[in-house]
Amino acid sequence: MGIRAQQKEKTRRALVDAAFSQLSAERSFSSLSLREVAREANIAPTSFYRHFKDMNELGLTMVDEGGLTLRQMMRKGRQRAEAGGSVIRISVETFMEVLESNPNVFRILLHERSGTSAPFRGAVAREIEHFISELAHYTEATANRSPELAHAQAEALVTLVFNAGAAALDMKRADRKILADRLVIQLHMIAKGAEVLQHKKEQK
Amino acid sequence: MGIRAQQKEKTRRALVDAAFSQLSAERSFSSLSLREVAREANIAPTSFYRHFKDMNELGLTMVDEGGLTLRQMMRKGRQRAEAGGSVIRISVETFMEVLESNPNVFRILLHERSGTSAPFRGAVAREIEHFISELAHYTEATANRSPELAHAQAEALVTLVFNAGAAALDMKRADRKILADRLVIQLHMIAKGAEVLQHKKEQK
DNA sequence: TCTTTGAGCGTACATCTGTACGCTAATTTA
DNA sequence: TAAATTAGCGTACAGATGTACGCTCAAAGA
Repeated sequence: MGIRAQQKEKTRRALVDAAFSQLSAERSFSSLSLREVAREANIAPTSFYRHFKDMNELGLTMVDEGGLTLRQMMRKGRQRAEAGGSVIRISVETFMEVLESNPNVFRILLHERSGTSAPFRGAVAREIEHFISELAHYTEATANRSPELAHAQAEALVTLVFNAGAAALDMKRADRKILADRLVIQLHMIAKGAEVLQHKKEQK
Repeated sequence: MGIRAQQKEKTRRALVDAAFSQLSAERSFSSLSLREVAREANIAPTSFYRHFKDMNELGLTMVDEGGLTLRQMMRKGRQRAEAGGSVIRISVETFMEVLESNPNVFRILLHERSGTSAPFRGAVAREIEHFISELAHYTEATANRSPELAHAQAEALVTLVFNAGAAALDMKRADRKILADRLVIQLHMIAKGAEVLQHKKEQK
């Protein structure tokens, strides 16, 4: 890669990082202005356009990175689960760790999931859908669920996990622990309940 | 009430209604400007201040109205449930009906629940917390759950219902039906699972 | 009846926004 | 080496925003 392309990539990175760094509980992506991001990245407002068509394009890039983080998380969780122990508890622990080390990556996912931009909502929904269907396949295989039940179960699990994640984002560690424990109980409820429903179905 | 106070109330109402009417899938409360709302209500921008200190105060008023809608919904659901039938199915049906006839009231609740304003988040959280604890007491009494389990169960139920509500807001009726059916299955999972966990607890 | 109050208006201003345009200077290509 | 490309900059502008200030005139109160 030439010097020129290298420098360009570096600036692009600076823009993305600047945008991520400005996210917080009080600041959503859609409230950021192009000029603010450019300022934080130390470039002129007009130079922004050398890298992104507009703020939306930047945002979608960030959502993509969020999806990547999700997939990496899933891999990490699987690795740990293979070593044995409660799959549910290990998954929640992994999730909370990843959440803690990438708060702003989650912020944009959690916020734009119910945001006002259809492209954003679509992009986030796709990422979460991947997540759900991968989990559904796993459950289908290991717990012998019917496809529909496995999907409903996976969706419920993911919904609870993500919601808890949103709540956890701005909690102190002690409160987060309480929340995680309750989440584990709720996930167990779903797992047990799905099992019961599956048995009922098979009896018919 | 004097003529004067009456007219004032009318204008205040016009402001609240104007704000509600501008909400949509593409437009959140925080993206509304004071001037836009005033324009829609047919008053001068500066007259806005005769009614609200700022947009935040207007927003909190709207959240309060949302809470009221929630409580009315709960009453409606209880009435219907007394007539017999599956409590879960009836509750979901009631929820979906109320959602359909007050989409924008739900929009502000669903959006600001994960929004960027702490006061808003707090206000919404309180409304939902009421909802959860009332449901928890009901479950504690009728299904004989321990308080903690009842609360965890109620929280999970409400989380799933609200999430489904957010998704349903912008769906056609047919898709909404599919979603509602799956939601009912998921709620059953939780109910069954909670039952199992309760039995386990009692055996110890 | 006369005085006080206050809802609503119009004007005005500073601030911020996105972005069009043309330039510079360094890298890349021929 | 000469020509072409392009990342980044500075200037400039139109439009929108929140809100300060002072006015009007109808209703409320004395």
